[in-house]
Amino acid sequence: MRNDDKKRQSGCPVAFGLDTFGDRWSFVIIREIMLRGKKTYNEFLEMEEGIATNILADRLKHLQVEGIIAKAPNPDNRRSYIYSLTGKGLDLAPIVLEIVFWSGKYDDRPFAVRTVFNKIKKDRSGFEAQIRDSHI
Amino acid sequence: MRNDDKKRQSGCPVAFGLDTFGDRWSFVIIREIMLRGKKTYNEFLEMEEGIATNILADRLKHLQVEGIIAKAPNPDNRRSYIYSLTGKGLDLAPIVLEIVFWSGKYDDRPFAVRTVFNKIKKDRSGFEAQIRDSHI
DNA sequence: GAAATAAACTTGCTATTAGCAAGTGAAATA
DNA sequence: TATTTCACTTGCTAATAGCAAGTTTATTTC
Repeated sequence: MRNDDKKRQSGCPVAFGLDTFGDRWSFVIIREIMLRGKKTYNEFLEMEEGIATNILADRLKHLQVEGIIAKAPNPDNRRSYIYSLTGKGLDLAPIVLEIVFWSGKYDDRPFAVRTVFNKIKKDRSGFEAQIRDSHI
Repeated sequence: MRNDDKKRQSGCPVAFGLDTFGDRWSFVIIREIMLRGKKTYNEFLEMEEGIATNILADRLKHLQVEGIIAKAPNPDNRRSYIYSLTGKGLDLAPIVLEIVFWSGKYDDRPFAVRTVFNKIKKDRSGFEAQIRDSHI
């Protein structure tokens, strides 16, 4: 388990944010939903970084408790569930975009996927709108 | 040690960002410098969250290696050092601001320090400029 | 100028968290 | 009916974090 459950009560907004979504795996899951359209447990397991099954289960639960994602039955398969971003989760888009931007500036490795960066660079607010539309 | 040193080579800009500054303590140190003007080892130790001495030393080293902060001798005290944000570190300001903003929207606990949020709300670019000016 | 204090760490040990492999139960497919 | 699939859980090991104490060099204090 993450060190969450009781927030640090520091009154600092940065700390509040980090307590909610600031561990690596939580944020990577948010990215998968937001930028790659992933939505089921198995789809998350397939991601490049290779998350362990127990950690994935733990983080999905955590993100639900925090109100960042919602879990709904998959209408196409009764043993599957669809995870999606809530409004609170979608509001993390500007943070994700700023991270993409910063990395676009400082990562000089040959990008396998520079697509996202270029898309945002061209039309940032259009991209944000697109994220929002595709998830409600 | 953090799981850094060899970046995951995923080509994903979000992953690149998280590999660089995405662990809790690194980000908290960046916040302390950026928003609270902290600059020495002992000042970092005093922060609310209570970081362990070895972890602090490790993260300061990590952030230097990543080029986010710089270490310089303290002209007032020969056994002390001044840590400050580099240009690369200062460019994280938009990310910090978006986190502050998101938290300002969703944290309904009584803020001890809502100052930063209100300041940004009034004049975001002014605040960014202020951060930049006070650290170069 | 010797002794105590302070700044910035390091070291050693324990506690917590992450990661892997295997297992479970219910639903779907062959 | 037997096998596979999906979303997990469980048990164990490996890695990381956290605490307390120690070290080094510089600075005060007596």
